[in-house]
Formats: sequence, C-alpha cells, structure tokens
Amino acid sequence: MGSNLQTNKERISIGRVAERTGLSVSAIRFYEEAGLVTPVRNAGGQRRFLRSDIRRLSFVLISQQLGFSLEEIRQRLDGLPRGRTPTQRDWARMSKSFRDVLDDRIAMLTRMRNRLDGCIGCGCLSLTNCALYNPNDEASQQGSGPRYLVGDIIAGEDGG
Amino acid sequence: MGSNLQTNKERISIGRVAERTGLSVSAIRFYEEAGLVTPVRNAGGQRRFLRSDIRRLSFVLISQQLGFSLEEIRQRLDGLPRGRTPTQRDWARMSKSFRDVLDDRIAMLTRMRNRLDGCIGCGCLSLTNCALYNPNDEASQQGSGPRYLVGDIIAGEDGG
DNA sequence: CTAATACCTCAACCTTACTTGAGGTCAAGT
DNA sequence: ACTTGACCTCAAGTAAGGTTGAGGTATTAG
Repeated sequence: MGSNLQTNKERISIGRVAERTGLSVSAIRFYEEAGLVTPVRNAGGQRRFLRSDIRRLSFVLISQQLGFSLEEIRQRLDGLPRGRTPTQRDWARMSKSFRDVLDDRIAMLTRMRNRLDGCIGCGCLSLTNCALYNPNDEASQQGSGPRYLVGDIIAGEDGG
Repeated sequence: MGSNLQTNKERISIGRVAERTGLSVSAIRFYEEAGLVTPVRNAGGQRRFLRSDIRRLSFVLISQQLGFSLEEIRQRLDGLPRGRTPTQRDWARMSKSFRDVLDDRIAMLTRMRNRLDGCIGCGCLSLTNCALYNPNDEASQQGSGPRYLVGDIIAGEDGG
C-alpha cells in the first residue's frame, strides 16, 4: 500500500497531457524548455509525464489568467517539493503568494483609477504633479526600455 | 485674435520632445510609426512637433501605465479633434473611457482573487469546476494562441 | 567656415509566449 | 510487414514595444 504514494507507473504521453489540459503539444514542449515541467523520456526518446504534471500545468494556466509571467510561475513552482507529490498545503501556500500580489495589483489599479479624473480628466496632464507617474508604485512595466519622467513637462503650453 | 488658435509657430524638435516627456528619441519615432503622433517635416527633413504633442505623448505614457496597449491608446487619441487643440472636455471624455475599463479590470481581478482560495488553495485544481477558467470573464489574454479548456482535467488523480 | 551635435533612414536585434513547418522516427493497428 | 498517426528536433515566424548600430545629412556654436 505504500507503493502508490509516488505513482512511478502510469506515465502518460504528451498528447494525453494536451488533451487533459487543453494546451497544445507545442506549448507543452515550450513549457518544458521554460522549466515548468520536466518529463522523463522512454526508450524511444518520447516524453513521459506524471499525472501530477497535469495539475502542474493547470496551475500554470490559472496563473497566466491571473496575469503572471511564465518566469514568475516557474519561480513559484520551484518552491514545490521535489521528492513527493505536492500536498494541499503546498498549493495553499502558493495560492497565498499569488493572493498577496493580486491584492497589491488591485490596490494599485484602484489608486490609479481614483487619480485618473484629477490627472487626465482635468486636462492639465501636468506630469510634474501627476500622481499617476509616481515611480514608487510598482507600475505595469510591460514593455522594455526606460520609462522615467523628469522635471516640468507641460510648462510652456500650447495655444500660448 | 483667431491667429493663435492653431499655434502654427513654435514647432519643436524630436530631441526637445524627448527631454520634455522622458521618452527616448527612438521611442518617439516608433510612436509616430504607430500613428500616435504626426509631426511635420522642415525643409531639411527633420521632424517638427507641436507643443501639444508633448501632452499627447504624456497621455500615451500614462495610458501605458494603466495597462493599455498602444493600439488601444491610438484608437482613443483618434477620437480627439483634428482641427483644434483638444480641450479639457476632450481629455475628460477619454478619461472616462479609461475609467470604465479600469473599473472592469478591478472588478475582474477582485473576482479572481476571491476565487483563488477555493480553486488553487484547496489543492484540487479541478478545472472542471474552476471558476478561474470562466471564459466569460474578459481574462488577461496576454500571449497569443489558443487558451481553451475542455472537459474533465483532473479526473484520474495522482496517487490514485 | 568648420567641427560637433542632432537628426535622418533602414535593418537587425531583444523579450515573451508561442505556432508552424520541414524532415525524420516511434508506436500501434491490421 | 506495413501504414497511419503520434512523436521527435530544429529553425523560422508572429506580435508588441521598443533598442542599437551603420551610414549619411542638417543644424548650430564658435
């Protein structure tokens, strides 16, 4: 009875995993390359996944919906135990980690929203005073490259 | 008195615009290509911007911080009047448009957050029942490619 | 007038998250 | 045995949002 703790048998193919997760085969291969799953190979060189990898990939999908990058997800998955199948407690810990980030994002978006009227809505768009530019907010940072703001932006106005 | 409605004088170089907005010169050229600003050229072929373009680009920067894509921003900027310098009322209208989207995003993130404990936190990750996968939410949709979910994902469980 | 900047275009490169295709192998059914 | 379908690797393409560099022209300060 101790034998099914680990489920070393019952390895499944990439096609099965794709069916069960809704991911494409190519995406699963890509996720392997990204370090999100680490299937073994059979004698013929084909990938064999654990059933628990389905849950792992489901977690990846959910996390993406929450707006996390694959790298952020990988870091959290690396916190899972290697020697055993993750327990409810393990997942709950990660859930909390995400919840905290979501709380921050919601708070930031709410602040942004509240500032919007005062900043754009007034028509001044004065970035000197504009709270939307406060670099202390962990702002979106979607693209690459510098996104800084200095000095008096609007000083000389059009129509002058 | 009608002469300064349009401000045909006082055109400024791309370097000046870069200084005033904090954008790089290359980014401003890129934004021109994206249709976000449309500077004229002087006799030597160099770009000359209106002072109001600084405000326009400031709006672009703020909108990006709010999480909008350049295309979404362009569409909103295209709603600005072409014949005259935008008024406070014009900016306020766009502000409202963004505010509405932000309200939706905040609401969605909040729903997600509230579901997180029930879905990941319980450790089941059963995507059959998982509200986080509800496609009716305008979910993040960051990457490209299909992101669908079908059927019973977790049915055969590890350790089973 | 000349040197130093600032500006120009075009092409290539970067990251993230994948897809698509070519060319070849493995596994399963008959 | 043979055929089909699933699988393999590697290279290139896509989209967004830019940056970097090469090679050349404009403008400006002295």
